Amino acid sequence: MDLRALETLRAVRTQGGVSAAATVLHLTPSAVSQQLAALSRDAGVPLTERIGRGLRLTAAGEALADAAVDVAVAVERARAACAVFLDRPEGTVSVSAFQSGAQLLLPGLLTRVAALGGITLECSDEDVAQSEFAGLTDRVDVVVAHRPDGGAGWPGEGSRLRVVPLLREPLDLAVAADHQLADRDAVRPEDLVGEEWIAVRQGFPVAAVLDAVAAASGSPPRITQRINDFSVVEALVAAGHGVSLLPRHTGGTHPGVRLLPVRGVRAGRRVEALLRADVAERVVVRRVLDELVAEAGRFGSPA
Amino acid sequence: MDLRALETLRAVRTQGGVSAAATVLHLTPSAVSQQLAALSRDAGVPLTERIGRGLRLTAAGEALADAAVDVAVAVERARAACAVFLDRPEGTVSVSAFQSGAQLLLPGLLTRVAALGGITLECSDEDVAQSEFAGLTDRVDVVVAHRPDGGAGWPGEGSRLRVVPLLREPLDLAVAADHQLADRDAVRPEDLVGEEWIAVRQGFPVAAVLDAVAAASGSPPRITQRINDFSVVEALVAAGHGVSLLPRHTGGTHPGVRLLPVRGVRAGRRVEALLRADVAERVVVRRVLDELVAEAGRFGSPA
DNA sequence: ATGTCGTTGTAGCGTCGCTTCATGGATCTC
DNA sequence: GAGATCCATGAAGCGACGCTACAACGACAT
Repeated sequence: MDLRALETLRAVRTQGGVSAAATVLHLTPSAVSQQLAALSRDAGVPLTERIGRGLRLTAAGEALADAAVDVAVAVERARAACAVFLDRPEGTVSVSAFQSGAQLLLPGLLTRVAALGGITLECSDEDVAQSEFAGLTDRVDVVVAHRPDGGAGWPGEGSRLRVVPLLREPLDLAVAADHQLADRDAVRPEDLVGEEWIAVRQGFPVAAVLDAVAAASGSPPRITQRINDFSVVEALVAAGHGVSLLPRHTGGTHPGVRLLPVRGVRAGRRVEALLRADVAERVVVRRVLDELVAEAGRFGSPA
Repeated sequence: MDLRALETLRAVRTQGGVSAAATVLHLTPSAVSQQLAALSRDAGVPLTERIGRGLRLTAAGEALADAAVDVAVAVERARAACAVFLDRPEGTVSVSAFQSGAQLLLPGLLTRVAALGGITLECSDEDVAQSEFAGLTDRVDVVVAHRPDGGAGWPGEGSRLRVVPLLREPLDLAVAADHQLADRDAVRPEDLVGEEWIAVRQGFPVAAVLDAVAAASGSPPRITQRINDFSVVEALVAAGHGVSLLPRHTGGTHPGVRLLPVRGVRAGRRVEALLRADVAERVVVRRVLDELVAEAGRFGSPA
């Protein structure tokens, strides 16, 4: 029973196919297919079954993939057991983050890790849909992800995925500096009736605030723009094209924008680090993760 | 990090050297040495150090070998996870037992396992010193071993070795059918003053009884013969060459020998099954082990 | 019906690991 | 103390395994 074949099986599960798994493993689909065949021969039971023009794991395949996680964890524990005797943790760790998270955390993280010495960091920004964050962990060691406050967790959380809370960012109202509300200390939903809204495309808990506004006004608020990049949102807000909701620590650098806390509605997002269970056992990864948590601590508690 | 290399490291530890490990792994010493070198290169720390003309594991090597046990266990769990979907457990299991244990348990075990179907048993009798039983688990799946009642446990018990109690055999006094004590229901130490003793060579708790006899008589008992094989002991006892102590269920088949319980002294041996932690995870092995425990249950409780 | 996508076979090639043989120490024996 | 022996390790050669490249097949979409 080959370790790489088990790793491959897990990739096929998380990526949902042979070709996709081959991509993240830097292999050809043929190699993946052959590994699966060999593993199935070794196990004595079929691990995959064709479904349409793709395939999916059988019950045995799922069970083996689950067990493969434990194997990978044990192997990385073994590595870590040796690394203890290494005078200094060395190696490279790859970190990815969504755009605003990268902006907020990566600069400080890089200086912190550089201060440790011996660890090289490979950073990248990955802007993907909510459901694809988990899949990134096949390509990247530490994935900085975000999800709506109170939203559902991640698939495989606990068993094959480790989730480390980094910080909770409240969503503040962003208005132009010359907006009528700009000098207030805070706002309430009823203050926002009639405003034009700039919303993000995907899964942000803007809805909670907008619902409160709707409840206060009796009519649904107007959403005029749908922009994902916060810098663009800030530019639009500053130019007076509407108001928006921005994570407190992420935006606010634009001189023409004011951020105001919204009272009476709990809205925010959670920023978390996602790691595959086996990767989380590597000592270098743990060191980087510690620094990441410390850096995030500068901006508030993870709870 | 190769699975076979980890397995090799464990074998080097338990066998105490490269050559010995190579023997049980069916490899040449050179291959073992190369695997160790590759593993050490991979780990980044030396795993072995030369000591005299042999070698021993470094602290890092010990740590890695410990972790390797967990890896092997996880791998076998993965195998077992697939085997659940196999309609019937199949495969071959190797079982070894010391002479009298084999005589007592193997016939029944073979018929029981044959009744299950699909499992082939490779039995062998291994008569080794007390300290070498654990080492046998590198060559044999299930090792039926024995140790003095109240004696020390096995090295690595719990972590890298699984110990399954099979039965506790009291030691009875064996006398010739025409001996003066032959018609008694039981004997006490003071009855045995002046007898000539036939003892076994290695580590049996005969001492407890002999000490009691010495306390009753005031002088050490005479030990005239040292014989390991119980059949030979019985033959000698039957021929009137002395008395001896025999496990209750093992001997007694010789028509010229009577077995008498010894009151006032707790003496006996424990018969246990020894398995490597990873081997114990295999489903076929578990099945065989269940049958072995059941068979042993015919001769008394393991406690 | 044709094109495309995704998986699975086949041939060829590189690489890795094992065996054989040879070398270097360290211990034991005489 | 010198030779013999045992043990571990290195170098060369060979075999096997796994990967890539290419082709074939089935399924879905247009």
